[in-house]
Amino acid sequence: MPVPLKTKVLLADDHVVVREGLRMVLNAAPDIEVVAEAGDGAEAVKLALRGEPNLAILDVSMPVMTGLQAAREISRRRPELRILMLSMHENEQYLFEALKAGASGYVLKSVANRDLLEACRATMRGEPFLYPAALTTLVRDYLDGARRGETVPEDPLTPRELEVVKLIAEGHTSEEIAELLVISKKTVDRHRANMLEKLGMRNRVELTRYAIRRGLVEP
Amino acid sequence: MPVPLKTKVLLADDHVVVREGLRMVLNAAPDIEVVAEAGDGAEAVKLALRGEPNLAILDVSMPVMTGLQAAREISRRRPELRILMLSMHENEQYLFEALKAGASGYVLKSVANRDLLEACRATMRGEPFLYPAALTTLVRDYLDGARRGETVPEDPLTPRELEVVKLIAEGHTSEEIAELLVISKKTVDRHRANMLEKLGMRNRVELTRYAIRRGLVEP
DNA sequence: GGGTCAATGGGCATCGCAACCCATGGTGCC
DNA sequence: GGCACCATGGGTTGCGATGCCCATTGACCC
Repeated sequence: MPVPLKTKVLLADDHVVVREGLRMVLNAAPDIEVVAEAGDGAEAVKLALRGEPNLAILDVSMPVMTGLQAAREISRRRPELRILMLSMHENEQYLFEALKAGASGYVLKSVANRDLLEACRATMRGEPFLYPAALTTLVRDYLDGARRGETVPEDPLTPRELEVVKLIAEGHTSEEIAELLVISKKTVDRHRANMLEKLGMRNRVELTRYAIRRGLVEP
Repeated sequence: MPVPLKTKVLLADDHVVVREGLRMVLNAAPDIEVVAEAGDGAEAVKLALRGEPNLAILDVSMPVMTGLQAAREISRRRPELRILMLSMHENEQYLFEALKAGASGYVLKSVANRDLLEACRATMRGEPFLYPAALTTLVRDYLDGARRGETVPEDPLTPRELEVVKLIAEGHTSEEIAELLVISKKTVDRHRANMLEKLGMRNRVELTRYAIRRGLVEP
């Protein structure tokens, strides 16, 4: 009788010890085998296109090419290859980027030993796998979105909002921004409030980090 | 003839897979043995004081209490216990903080498999161990300092202030920070005001960018 | 023509931040 | 002993930020 084929895994993370730990966890399972390892996104793409693996486990942040970029590239050029994203942080922004980039699952490193095998199996069955908090977020956003009859937009911020968040991140007060943009302080407040709502953030500090991540301002 | 005693290692990192990888690397060496593991800084301190380990390997960033805080606490209360700091990033600031906190060595996770054993042995011999770029930095700063006949005044912030600014940059309010650090909200306000004064800044947003530039938080 | 949305702006209430005042205990240095 | 610095914390006051209500205009789409 035919032995069920092992899932062949491509493991990509820039930290060797993390790869060691993950490989140990994965190879301990009888139905999973790590067949390739990459230290950056570009290498991961190259190995993925070579054809052997059927599951890519990518760390979100890697040098040369991030896990997100690599995922986009891989799912465009070899869509049958399943992708599982691995992240250090519970970050909503990354989560959506990852799903948009073609990932089927999203696992936090802090609980990787517990969830990883289950995530691999779910992914290979064609099911998505998310960590619990991500699922909660997704359901909430789905409900919000369904009520408005639309999906989560590509870039959540409008051009005007980008101008405002840039000035916020430079440390200006609402009143200063109003003067700079020649609009009312209330409108600046309105834009800020809309951005906080859209991004699920609490205050200017989080917006500041967002602006820096987006490259709108220098840290 | 007496067999040389094994170095008993306490391993502290909040990510289980990282610990798995490190433990594998360490236990593969005949002269080293992992005898305790911790998932946060507070736990690490508790286990360190229990007395069994003679080398603590601490991740710089951990929840509840960072590796730096833990190192300070450990070297204050059990100075004979050697400390090796482990970091994700080549960050000068962490390096100096770590050395000031009593660490004998500083190893990057990205090359941990290569350097870690050597770092453990050097540390147990009482020698410092730094990754090459850190050594370069250190030498350069020493030369700069020697030429001016003084040390680098580089960091105007105290350890406590660094903790506070880190939490500010993570988006926490004064009240939340007060709870996290178990001090009064007024003291948090006081620290923030002192930092704004010292750095010539106006508000939390500028402090946030400062914290990111210094590598205290991720953007 | 009706729907949606971006951009504009007003009022009001509350919260959190920032700028001042004040004081105490500990540590380290000379 | 005195001085400087750090960490602690209390009170007040004003201003900025945030949240929640409201409305109008113009562009674009079906």
